[in-house]
Amino acid sequence: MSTIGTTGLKLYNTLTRSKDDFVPIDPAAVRMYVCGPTVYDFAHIGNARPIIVFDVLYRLLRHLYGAAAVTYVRNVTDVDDKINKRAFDSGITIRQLTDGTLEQFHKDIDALGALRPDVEPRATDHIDEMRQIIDRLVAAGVAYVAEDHVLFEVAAMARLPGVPKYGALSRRSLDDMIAGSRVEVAPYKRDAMDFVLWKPSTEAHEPGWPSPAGIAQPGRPGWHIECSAMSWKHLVAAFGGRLKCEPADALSFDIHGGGIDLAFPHHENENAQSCCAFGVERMASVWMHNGFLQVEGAKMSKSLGNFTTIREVLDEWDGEVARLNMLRTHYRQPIDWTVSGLEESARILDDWYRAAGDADPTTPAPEFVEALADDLNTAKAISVLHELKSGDAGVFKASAALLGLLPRTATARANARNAESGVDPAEIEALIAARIAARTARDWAESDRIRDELVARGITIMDGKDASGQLITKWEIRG
RNA sequence: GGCCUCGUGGCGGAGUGGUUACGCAGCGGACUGCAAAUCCGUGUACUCCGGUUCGAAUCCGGACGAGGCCUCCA
Repeated sequence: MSTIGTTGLKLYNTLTRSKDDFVPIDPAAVRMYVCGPTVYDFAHIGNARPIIVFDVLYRLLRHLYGAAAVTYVRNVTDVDDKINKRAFDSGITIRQLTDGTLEQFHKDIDALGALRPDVEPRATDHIDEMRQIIDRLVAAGVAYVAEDHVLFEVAAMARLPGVPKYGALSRRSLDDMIAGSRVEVAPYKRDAMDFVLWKPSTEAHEPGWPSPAGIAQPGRPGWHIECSAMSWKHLVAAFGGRLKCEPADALSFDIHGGGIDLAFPHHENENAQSCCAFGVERMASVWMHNGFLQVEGAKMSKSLGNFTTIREVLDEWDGEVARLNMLRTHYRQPIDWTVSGLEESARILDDWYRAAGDADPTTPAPEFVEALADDLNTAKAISVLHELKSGDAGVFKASAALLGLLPRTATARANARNAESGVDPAEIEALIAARIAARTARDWAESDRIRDELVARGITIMDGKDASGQLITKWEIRG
């Protein structure tokens, strides 16, 4: 199935609205940027989706191109009005607030089995780069200063040669946007569609940095500029002169990902900023967007009381169960996040661990990689896994590993589970020995009594006979 | 109001212009002292209405329904 000259990887590109062969700008330096969390509070289960989805893509890219050839950048937004307000209200600095929230975020996504990105840049560490880009945009004539703000002038973009049309990514025409516009028109904007690159900090709770564009008043960045700055620094400038490609292509990178809600306005505006600042046709070649998640059939919202944090899910479920549950649906489809779904995922995982045992991973199955390479068809890949389950355990495990699943041995998992549950293995073994004695004595009442007790304690027992015909009973805790 | 995505069996969820998805649950069988675990087998489907076609669940149009964006929300 592989196409000559490529690895066979196809990805759906929001920019072209089609599933295209993935052709890296330089296969020796595959570069991906994903919009990460705004760290002001516990991350919710919807935030976990892009983390898991792009983690699978990261693993797949490393498999296809070699680990050393792939660079994954996922930013941390550590300055915005919610952060500013919450930090001020708590009497701490935004850095103190965001450090604490970021630590919690890392705990959450580590439990979900996500690899750390190669670079995890923070917005507040890149104010210089933001200023540079803003100054470039002013110089290019697509940004203007008004009342200590710097605004991107959307209409001016059309006058700049070699850059895309505004709206090309999200497929919106300026006319449509203006017609259905609910944008608040600030008096200092030349046009309602213009968006903020930089704004002045005047209130006590607003952190400030030296402003660009000759503005004396300290200020802070608008929402979109940080991604233009950080992707440029870590995926473009960091590779300056090292890429084997056309010079114009060296100013963009391969994959830009995030939630579907970010397509507009966030990614549209990032794209506009980066393209205009560097005079390029596109900021990234492939734009990928994951679908949304509902909880028990309803939109997740604080007013409905179904705002589920990752933390709450992890209190009840193994992170690996949550991960499998997420990957059972194709990333562009909506997911209905339900308890019954998690229960089914847990059953599947128990089954898989039993099949995988303590085998070491070897090489993933070609048909499995092929399924994943088809626009990250994890649902198909999981069905392949069901087939591989009864085959070679090493191949099964290596395949699952591309999804970030089955990272442990069955023994290690069972031990961890026993420790968590507070069950004393010696006590269970004693009960099982007593039951075998009762069975040998044909004392069925006693044997059944012990069995019922074990089941009541959440133990699954598996009766059998050893090679010499002796009764043996294995047991485990299922979850 | 404008733009976009989606609608598959009890449930989850792929795929394809004509042949079994797969998984979970259910049911039947094997195994068992009886169970459990495991293995084998098995039923039910493509929202509705038109159109294109030898043939559509798969392509086109419409209806209905669900969700998203246009509000710094993944």
